[in-house]
Amino acid sequence: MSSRYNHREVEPKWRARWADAKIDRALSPEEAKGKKKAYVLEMFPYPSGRIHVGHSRNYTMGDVIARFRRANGYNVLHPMGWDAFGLPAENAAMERGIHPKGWTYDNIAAMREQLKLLGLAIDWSREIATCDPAYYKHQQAMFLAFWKKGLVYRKKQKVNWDPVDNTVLANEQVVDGKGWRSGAPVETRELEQWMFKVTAYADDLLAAIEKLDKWPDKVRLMQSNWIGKSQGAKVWWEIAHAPDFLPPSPAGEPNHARDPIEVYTTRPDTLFGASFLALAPDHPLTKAIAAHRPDVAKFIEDCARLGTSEADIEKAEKFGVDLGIRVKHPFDESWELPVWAANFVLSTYGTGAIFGSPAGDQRDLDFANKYKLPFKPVVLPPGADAATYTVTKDAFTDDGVIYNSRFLDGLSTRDAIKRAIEELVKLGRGEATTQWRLRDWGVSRQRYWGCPIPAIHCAKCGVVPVPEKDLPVALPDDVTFDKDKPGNPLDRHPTWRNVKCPSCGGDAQRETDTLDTFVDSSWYFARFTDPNNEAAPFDKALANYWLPVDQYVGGVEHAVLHLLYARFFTRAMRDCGLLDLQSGEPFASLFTQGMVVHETYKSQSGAWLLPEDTDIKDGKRVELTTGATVEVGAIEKMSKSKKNVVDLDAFVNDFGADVARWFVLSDSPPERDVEWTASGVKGAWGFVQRVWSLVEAHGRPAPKPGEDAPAAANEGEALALRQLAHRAVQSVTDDIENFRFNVAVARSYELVNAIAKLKGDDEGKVFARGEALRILSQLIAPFMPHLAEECWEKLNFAPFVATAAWPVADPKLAARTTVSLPIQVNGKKRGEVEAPVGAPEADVRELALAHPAVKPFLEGVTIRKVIVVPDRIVNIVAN
RNA sequence: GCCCCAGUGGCGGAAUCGGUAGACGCAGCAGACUCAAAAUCUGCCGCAGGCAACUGCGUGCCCGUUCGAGUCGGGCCUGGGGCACCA
Repeated sequence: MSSRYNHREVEPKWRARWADAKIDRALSPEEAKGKKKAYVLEMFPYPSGRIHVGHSRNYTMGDVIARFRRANGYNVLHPMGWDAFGLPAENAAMERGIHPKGWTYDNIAAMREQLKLLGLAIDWSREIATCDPAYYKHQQAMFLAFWKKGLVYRKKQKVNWDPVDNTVLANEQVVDGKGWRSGAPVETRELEQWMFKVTAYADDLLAAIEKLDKWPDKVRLMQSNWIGKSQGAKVWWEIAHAPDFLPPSPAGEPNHARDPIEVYTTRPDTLFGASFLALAPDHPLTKAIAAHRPDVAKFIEDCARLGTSEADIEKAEKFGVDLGIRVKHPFDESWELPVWAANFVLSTYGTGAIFGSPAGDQRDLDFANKYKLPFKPVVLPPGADAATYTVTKDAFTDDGVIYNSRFLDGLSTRDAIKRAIEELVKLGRGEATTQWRLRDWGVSRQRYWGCPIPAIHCAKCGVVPVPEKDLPVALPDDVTFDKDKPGNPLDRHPTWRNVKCPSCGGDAQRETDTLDTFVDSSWYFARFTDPNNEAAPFDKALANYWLPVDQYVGGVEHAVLHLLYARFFTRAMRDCGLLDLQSGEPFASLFTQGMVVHETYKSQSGAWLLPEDTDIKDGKRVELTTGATVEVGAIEKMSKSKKNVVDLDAFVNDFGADVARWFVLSDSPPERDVEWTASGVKGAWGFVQRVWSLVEAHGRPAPKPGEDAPAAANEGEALALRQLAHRAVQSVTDDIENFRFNVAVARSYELVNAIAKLKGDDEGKVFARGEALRILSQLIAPFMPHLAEECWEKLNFAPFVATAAWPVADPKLAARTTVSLPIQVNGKKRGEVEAPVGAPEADVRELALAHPAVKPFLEGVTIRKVIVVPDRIVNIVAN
């Protein structure tokens, strides 16, 4: 009689044995001699509180790869750490009076225990937390090194300012143009901020994308669009008239209000369609005029209320104001155009000024229509008639033939761009130029819970770096988060700020800004290579050995920023001599996994409900305690805020870690979202039981890999099972290698079905069954490591399936000898023949034409062509 | 608004190079075992028509390329991710 598989006993037992044997420890390069290295890394978590099953997918995927590599003989580095600085800790501090440090470390402790429940093959001796001074000390040193290297500078930047809370707001804290806590309309302010010169590497960051051939194409495309190299022209528009209050232009003074306005355009071919110039609200000229014109000042204020988010600015209704300036058209002195300020012109891109060519740009057209500015089309779409073609509401932005444009008439868009630039250069009114969308990285945050920026402000010496011997600049613990005293607690700390200037020894103040948390996550993968190094961020030789990360796994939401910053940082670290990685690319292969989603539930009072607090009664979802009907909402990403989470502890207790792991990898392709459902859990649970009962029922040691099979195992049903098992080895190996975990799961089901189907206990069948069970245990080991160990032991192997060599398929057993060929007539399947693999074309053709199911469709028609694709298909073309 | 991605039975999905659409799982239906139920096992299971053999239709929508399209191209629709201070 078979006993039930008891995960509550089995899982902790194997975790303890793995830990005792230290099988997850990454070997040093010396210990690993002869082995290839594999660095497998999942994006490390923010310690938000508790782990739910949604988080587990990311780590499980990485774990499958890590275990698979280990079985294939690699020296594996698979570490875990905590992205531990950030806003939620401060929010918790403000809302619940808990110190961010205590909150964070409590969360880390809880989440570490939860993660361990999953049985991940992680080298816990390398755990790091970014909020640990032992970590950020090196980050501060790197900041100083970058500074020395000219990669750090200070610049004024716009921020969202809450005038009631007196604090800077993150974009996410701006809701409908208002501060999320105060509800006050947001203002924009300019603050002096620390910047990283990402643009210094713009060319290389773009060019190197081509070599990242193990990254998803979509991510590579998003990266290159983000960097956004564009070829275009600068055009200088001379002032024809300006208000008298603008002072006359003194010779040689740069950026003077009466200087020609510099505009960047990618479409100089449409210059003859220009109908106005538009400046950004914070263009120097707009500001200069606002000083004298209340309506312009009001316009700037209205724009400020939109916040700093590009999405919000571009989605807002277009509005502008005529600045009362007239400029001369670069190709015709007598042609004057008005200059406006407009909310949709971004000061952060190009020169912060554009020329509006309404027929060829939708935003310009909307703006021209709103303010009744005249315009005419200059690009004729292919096939359109110049005499009748007009543009009213829809701009034509594609290529066409230029007309209404004097010397450009008749040229294609591409030729006209060249010709127009030539002319601009000849007239001294412009030049060809390359423009980047990529901006430098503003890293200053006016917050407490982040890495302090190691700089000191001295009245005499200016901004001075903290000497390296004084690092770390540690965060003070004694801070308060009173609601009535908002802003950065470091700013109002009584003593922490006050220091002596390292340069002159006089009284000076510490920088109170901290670093963007993206900085913390831009080098953690390098720290993992040598996490306990006190003298340096990491030993150069160790970083050289382990980097780049061979497999990085994380969410697509990081496809642009985090990955770009990490790529920048790695180049900067290389150029500061910290490591030798020539490519500067931290992640050789990237996989972006989908989210775990779940239905959302709301009580009748509108409060979110946990799934575990609801139940289904008579086909309706009701509240467990009251029986009241529950409103079932959208299927969304598991998140604490919507409570559609399934807690990991409870789940592991009920079903086991293996079921959770198996479930998140089954059914849905890894890159797509997976919906957490009770029925899916049931399927995974049933599979665990089924595998175990087969192993128990077998009740014998299994043959060892490579052991000679008795003759009886190579005929009939036994042979069929052996063939299927060896094909499963090929398929699953290939599926894991290519991140098709859901397909690997399906193949495992097939193998289990086949094992269960083989009845009888003769010598051949026992061998085939034992072999298949051994293979099954090994194939599922990366997915369900605890169950696999238990099976492995029962089949009389030791010590661990986790450290056993990955199975190898016997090519003779895995190979197919015949193949079924569909026969089509005019592309429709009409029959099927079984043919030997590699059968000559002529034979196949004959078989197909003679096929009884096909013949009727060939009567009364002429056969035009017979297409035979070897081992795949036959198509008869007839009419 | 801009950039990127996805869409296949009742449901999750498979089809890896343009070559049998629906592997595998879930749900459902029928049967076996059982006093009964659960569990387990066996079989069926895209839609429409047909007693059946079989026929027609079918991969979000429209158009195209091809002997052949879920897969390639063009145009839409719907959902999701990102847009620089959420991580």
